[in-house]
Amino acid sequence: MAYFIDVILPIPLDKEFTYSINKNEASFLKPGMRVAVQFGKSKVYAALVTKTHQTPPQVYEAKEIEHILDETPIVTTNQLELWSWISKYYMCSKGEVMRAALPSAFLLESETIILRNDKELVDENLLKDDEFLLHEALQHQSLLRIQEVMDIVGKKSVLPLIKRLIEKQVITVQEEIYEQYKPKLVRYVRLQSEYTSEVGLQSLLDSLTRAPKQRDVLMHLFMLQAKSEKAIMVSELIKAANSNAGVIKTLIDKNILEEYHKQTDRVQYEGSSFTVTKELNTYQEQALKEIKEHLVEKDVCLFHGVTSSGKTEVYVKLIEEQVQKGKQVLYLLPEIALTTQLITRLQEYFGEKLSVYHSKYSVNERVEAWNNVKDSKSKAQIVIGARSSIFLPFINLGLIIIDEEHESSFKQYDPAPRYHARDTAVVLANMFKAKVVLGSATPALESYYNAEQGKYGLVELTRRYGNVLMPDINLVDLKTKYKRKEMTGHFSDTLLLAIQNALKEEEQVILFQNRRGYSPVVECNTCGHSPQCPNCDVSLTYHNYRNQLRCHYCGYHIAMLQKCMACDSHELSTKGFGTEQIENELKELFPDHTIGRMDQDTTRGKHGYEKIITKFEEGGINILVGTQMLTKGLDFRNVTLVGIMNADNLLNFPDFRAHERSFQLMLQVAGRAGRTSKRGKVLIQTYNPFHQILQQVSINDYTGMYKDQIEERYQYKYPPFYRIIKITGRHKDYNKVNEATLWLAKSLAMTFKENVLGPEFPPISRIRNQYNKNILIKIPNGQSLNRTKEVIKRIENSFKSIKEFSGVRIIINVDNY
DNA sequence: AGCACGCCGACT
DNA sequence: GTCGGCGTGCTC
Repeated sequence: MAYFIDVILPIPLDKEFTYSINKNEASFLKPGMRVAVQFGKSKVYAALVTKTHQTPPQVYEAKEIEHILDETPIVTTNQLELWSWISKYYMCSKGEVMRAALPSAFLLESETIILRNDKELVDENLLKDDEFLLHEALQHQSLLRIQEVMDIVGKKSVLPLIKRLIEKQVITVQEEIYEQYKPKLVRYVRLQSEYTSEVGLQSLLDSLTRAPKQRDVLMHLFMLQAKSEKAIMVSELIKAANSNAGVIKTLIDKNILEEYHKQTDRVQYEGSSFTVTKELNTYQEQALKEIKEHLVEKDVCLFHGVTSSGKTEVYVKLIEEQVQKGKQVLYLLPEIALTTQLITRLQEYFGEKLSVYHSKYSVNERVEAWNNVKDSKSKAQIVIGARSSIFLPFINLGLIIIDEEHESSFKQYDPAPRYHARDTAVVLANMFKAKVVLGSATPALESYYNAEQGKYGLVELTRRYGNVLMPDINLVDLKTKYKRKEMTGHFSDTLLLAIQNALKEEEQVILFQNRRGYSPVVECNTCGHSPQCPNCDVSLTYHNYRNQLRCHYCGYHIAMLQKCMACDSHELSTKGFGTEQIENELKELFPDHTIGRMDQDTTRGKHGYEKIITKFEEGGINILVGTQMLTKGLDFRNVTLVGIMNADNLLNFPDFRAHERSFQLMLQVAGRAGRTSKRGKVLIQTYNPFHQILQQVSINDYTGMYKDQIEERYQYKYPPFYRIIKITGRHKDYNKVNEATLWLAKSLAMTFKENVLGPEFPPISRIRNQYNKNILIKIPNGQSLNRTKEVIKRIENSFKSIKEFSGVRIIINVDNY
């Protein structure tokens, strides 16, 4: 009887593959285990078993697996089910989901290594130059990697060369697979058993009278043992005895000590656990009660609480309840909101029961968190993490909290799977019959709509914690300010005065400008030419600090021009402004104060972000200028003034969510002001002070904004009334993209009629020398989603079989954000 | 996605 | 002439 397994491979192919296994392997392998398999000519991948069976494939011979990688499944059946859902709903392959879901250490890939063939004598005269070069290199080194071969011969394509050398029997190759995860081992020592008796011990000590250092170490070993029953680490012993590794080694070599290793976790919480949780105020108490009531009937509850209302404390109570029931809890946050500030705060409550899972953690740390969740370890009972933590192998999930649920970064944009973590989390929770709490000061329209329709519960918290007042938000009309010449650089006199006052009171100021760099456009005063990125359809942004022109899309950069590229004129001027320019102006305006800047350019490096926040927190910065980064989950006590330098470029963004987003962004930034007793002040500079959204921001009118926007969404057939699937065609040839997307749109329109929009070029049509063109499909309520996706798949397949469109990449984005 | 195979320009 | 560019097709 033959045995087979179906596996998922971490590649964007929309099918599973079948490999053959023997009987023993068949009885051992279970879904969720990894096997190493050869795929194609040479590559070896870690594949994930989805099922074992006995049906041989019809049209091909199944290859055998290389070997089994796991003792027990590393992926649960629940996860496999979730992967299936994601791949169906977001129209991507399971392999792509696998890639996103597994910590990269689980995704081993093989690497070709080159060895010399010792069995054959080589006639060096028969070798060509580069062949000889490689042959010689192998005389000194036992093995070479492809990269090293490239370096040695100095060219990119080395595979033909390697092939020739294999034929001439000069070298052999091997596929090296490496397990990336390395458990962290700690070295321990104990006394060999023969010396543990009192008699043995005495004679041992006697024998060591001439080795006082070794004796000393042993004495300390006894002392440590006497103090606690715990195993003794080598490092601990060295420190206690004030000795060195050499002495220990001698003792081990003499068979007096026995060394052994234990696996430990890299991330260990070392603090006191469980401080008493804060008492909730009556409003929080009420909110907590309401959330619990809603969750009896409903699976999801939207928690709409204004900034600084103390939502976290309510979450803490909800989490506590689950922890007591022995259930796991997932706390999802947008990446940028995952600050040490918040983690420390939660650690104070939950101590060692809390694990953190996000991209800043190393591959090894992530594997440990993964395993701890899978083994239901108490140290991972609560996981706080960014979007990808929905992929963790939960066993008995009880609650998912999604904080800042309106954040669009919960939707993965670039590599597939283009999933929304909030929506996927609801599906995940459902598999466990767990509950979901969505929290935000400015909920997404979709969520609020769901709450209004009764699909979700809705709880509102309108008071700030400690009865702090909502900040006083005022609009500053730039048009009149310019007319009356009341501007200094990009600052109105109103804003300047407010800054001066705040500084006088030794309070801190946050200024928000949603654009980095010095100025987004450089223009020649003579001919009007402005330097463009050679790879993308954007003008280059001037960065004063490095004196460079940079493209924010592909990273292209050149030194700032001395003269115009077109007409050699020396008169160049800049248009528009970014955080860097604001920072510079501030330095001139307030030379006696410290100005900080927080954007992608200043927060590079592992702790860049942390450093700036800490410095600001400690008062080392008086005025902080920054982009979006400033808005998320930061809690600064001493900030009383927030300035938004220019609200218009937010509002004018060509996207149906632009207004909603501007509202959310501005209110979130505004929320940074006045978190203590003194009422905070917010100034918004704009050319359109009568813009509806700005009016609503100024009086914190979420419901008003919601009503207007939802009406517009209804009118123009956008979510939540219609679902949207965006299809992008991408290719380096402009005409090819045009024709291909036109063909697609026409084919789609045959089924979906007027609900197909486009094709249309996005505002920036060329990025990294690739042209993009979009088609939007609107799906009315009541039109079957599955059927719609089937039609799209079908059309995509026929598209792929058309020769002239070959090479045009099709990117499908479901629920595009 | 990789990677091999196969077909065409520009250099030792 | 070969080297190396990339279009095309396949992977259990």
